[in-house]
Amino acid sequence: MDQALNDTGWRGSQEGWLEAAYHALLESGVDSVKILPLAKKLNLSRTSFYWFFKDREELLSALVALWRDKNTGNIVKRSEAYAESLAEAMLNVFDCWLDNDLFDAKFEFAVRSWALQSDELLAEVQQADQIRLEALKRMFMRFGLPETTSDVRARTTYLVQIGYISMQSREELAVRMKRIPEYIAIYTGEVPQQRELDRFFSRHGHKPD
Amino acid sequence: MDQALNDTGWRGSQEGWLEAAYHALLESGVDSVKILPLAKKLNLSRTSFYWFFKDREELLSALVALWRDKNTGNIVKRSEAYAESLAEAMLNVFDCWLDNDLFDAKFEFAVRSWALQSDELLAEVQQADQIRLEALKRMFMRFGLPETTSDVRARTTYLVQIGYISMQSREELAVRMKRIPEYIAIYTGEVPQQRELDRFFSRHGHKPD
DNA sequence: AGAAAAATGTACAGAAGTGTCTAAAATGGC
DNA sequence: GCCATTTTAGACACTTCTGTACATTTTTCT
Repeated sequence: MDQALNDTGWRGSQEGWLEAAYHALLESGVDSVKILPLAKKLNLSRTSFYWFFKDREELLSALVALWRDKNTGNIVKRSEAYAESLAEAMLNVFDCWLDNDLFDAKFEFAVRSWALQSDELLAEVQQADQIRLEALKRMFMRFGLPETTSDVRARTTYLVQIGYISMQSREELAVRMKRIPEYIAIYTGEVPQQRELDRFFSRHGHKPD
Repeated sequence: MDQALNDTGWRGSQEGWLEAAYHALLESGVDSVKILPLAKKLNLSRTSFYWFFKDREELLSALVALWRDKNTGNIVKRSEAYAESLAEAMLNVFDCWLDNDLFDAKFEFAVRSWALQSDELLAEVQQADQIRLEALKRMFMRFGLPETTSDVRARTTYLVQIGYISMQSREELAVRMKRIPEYIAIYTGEVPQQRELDRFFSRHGHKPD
């Protein structure tokens, strides 16, 4: 079996190991992120790993850093994006739920499961939750909703998504899109305009029938 | 260190090992459900385990069976309970979220995390999701809501709870109770009667201020 | 082309887990 | 109090993973 070379001309690399670790984490959880199996997948000797990382711990830390950089931040940004109505603002946030580049749902779930066995990571996850919830709450308040209402609606919005992730269901885009208007109605209490929906659908390459 | 004896007069038992496994699962995930560590906790020899279970696999199967028996069923029952209004019906379901005997949230999360590394278990979890979602949907339809609306509202109700579980937050009962009326309003679109809330609060030993 | 750097592989030592076999100990019935 | 049954523990063989030492190969720089 021939070996794909990367930019440097070397077979292995930090990124290579990290990427393999990422896939292992997503597919089978932290405890499957082990050097020996990764080496087998990469067709590399196990020990060459230690040239790129001090030890397994360092690899795991790199995974956490990757999660933090990718998933926290985009929700906040999208919740602050320009919108003429609450429904439109909500749709901006929904971008995250449908675009894997904005929010990596599988990664999110894997990290949360991992947090079950690491108090340190659990603290980080809970901090991320708080930051995201607060951003969503601010969004509702920007449109004049009272504090308690905003808080609970922010929770509903966020928790439905976290729950959806936990279900690990793989549904067609079309199926998910069909529910969008209803979700918007529930979360915001207002029915979205057709043009708002159309803008949203086209952003995600969806053609409603 | 002296050893607590059970009914039979023997130190170990199926239940003893299973209970230890249950706690290990809840605290640190499946991969920490290992015979050697459990034996240490139980102050028993590792090998005596094999008198009660064929192997580790059998212990894990017993855990799954425990989950199935406990968590699936109660949601369905509570969603079918008598209610004069949709808000009251919703509060019936909420019993599950607040009473650990009706729905073991930590257990649920641990099993879902476990499902990440077992396709067989994932299929079971998804089946449970479907049964629960359908029961909730029927509840909404019983009160005259149209199908799509019922479906999305059932999802919202259920997913918020699954999401809440995934957050692994440990909040005071009072904090959670304060959000209940808002949640009911969002999920059902109708504001709960004070007497309905009072009945609910008293069921859970909560005295609002 | 040759030296230095970067990356890999082989060999070793050890930790933590699994399951089996067998001898010993505790318990309950008679 | 003896005996069969139930339960426990010790010894063994095996597997998978971790990390270190050191020699070797491959690439880059000059």
